[in-house]
Amino acid sequence: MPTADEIVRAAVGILYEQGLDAVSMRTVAARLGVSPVPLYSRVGNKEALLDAVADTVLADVAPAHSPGESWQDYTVRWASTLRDRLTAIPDIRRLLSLRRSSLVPAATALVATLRDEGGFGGRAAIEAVQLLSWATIGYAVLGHPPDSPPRPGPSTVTRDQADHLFDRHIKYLVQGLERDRPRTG
Amino acid sequence: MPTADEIVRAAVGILYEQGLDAVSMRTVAARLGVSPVPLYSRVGNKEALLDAVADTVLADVAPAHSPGESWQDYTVRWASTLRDRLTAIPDIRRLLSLRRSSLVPAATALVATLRDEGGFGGRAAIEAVQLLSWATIGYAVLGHPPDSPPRPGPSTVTRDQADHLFDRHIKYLVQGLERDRPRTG
DNA sequence: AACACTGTGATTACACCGTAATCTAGAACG
DNA sequence: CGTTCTAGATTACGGTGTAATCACAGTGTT
Repeated sequence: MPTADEIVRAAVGILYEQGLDAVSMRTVAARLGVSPVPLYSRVGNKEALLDAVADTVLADVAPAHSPGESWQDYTVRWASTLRDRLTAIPDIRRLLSLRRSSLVPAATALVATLRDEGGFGGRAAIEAVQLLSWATIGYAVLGHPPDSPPRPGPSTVTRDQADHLFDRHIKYLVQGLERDRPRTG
Repeated sequence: MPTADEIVRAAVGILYEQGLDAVSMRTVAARLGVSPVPLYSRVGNKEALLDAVADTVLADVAPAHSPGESWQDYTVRWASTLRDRLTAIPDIRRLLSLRRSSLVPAATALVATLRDEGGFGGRAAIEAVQLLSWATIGYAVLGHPPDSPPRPGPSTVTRDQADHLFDRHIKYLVQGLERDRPRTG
């Protein structure tokens, strides 16, 4: 009875309400009032289900470009908004590290802006966005450690410190991109 | 009979030979010719075991500073060597994303070099290394996707492209650090 | 209308997991 | 020797993903 979409939505609901560990084929099926069997014919197996969950949850994480906003400003805002929204997803570390999920939808707006407003060539714009994506995801993943007892040592970083480091990181990348930018306009 | 060290070494062995999924309390115990019971009194539980495995596997991943090497050159070499060694560890994505593991040992050599040779203050050196660590781990984690069927879309990046992006990324960070460096020497 | 077929989902089952409880055998000590 | 304590093996419990079996509803055919 349930469609693939309903199954994925049920899984996303459990993810948000009870975390990734609570997402099992049985719990998802139970939420739909069904046995686990139909899930396998609709979504394949658990791996495919989590892929679809990651794709769903990563849709629309990136902000749109505002008119009049410079490409530099938009890039900084894109990165910090993306990071904020990623860290708001429960267990994003494990979800992203488990799955080879696509940030392509999030990236397209920035690629277009860099090409249209920043004077980047198509290839250069894509490379720039890959650079920025990896940096942003790195912070979302690493700057958002799992809820576990703190370990000894100076590796623990407060939220403020992480924010500061992230801003510097993105700033350095934007400066580097600006300097290397092959002007095509 | 087995010591905590032997247990961790057995787990690391299974990790390298058969991957992270093969590491269970039962398989580790079996490799030691023992029941799972003693593991709990030695290492606590599976979470603690994987923490110890991560710490073991992350020991000595960073290269040492060579005499006469500039801090810029060493930083670039540190980052790329670290990335190479991290990606050589099976299932490093899931291992790192699951555990809040410490890269402090890997970082200390670079901190010392930046402070002693680069003229960075103690605080600035630590910040710089955090910046570089997160970038490097981000690439190790994201640029080394799990062995799963390729997904559609332009998100797939070849190894050469990832190398190129990583080099640019680190170069931009080094340039930024150099420019912002508060000269104290 | 009656029957066979086809596909869907529930039930059951299997092999595994982490780990707690119980049992057992051996060492230490009076 | 008898007792006690302890460490590890066995067993057990509740969970997992998923394959196999089975029941049943819908559909096409005669």
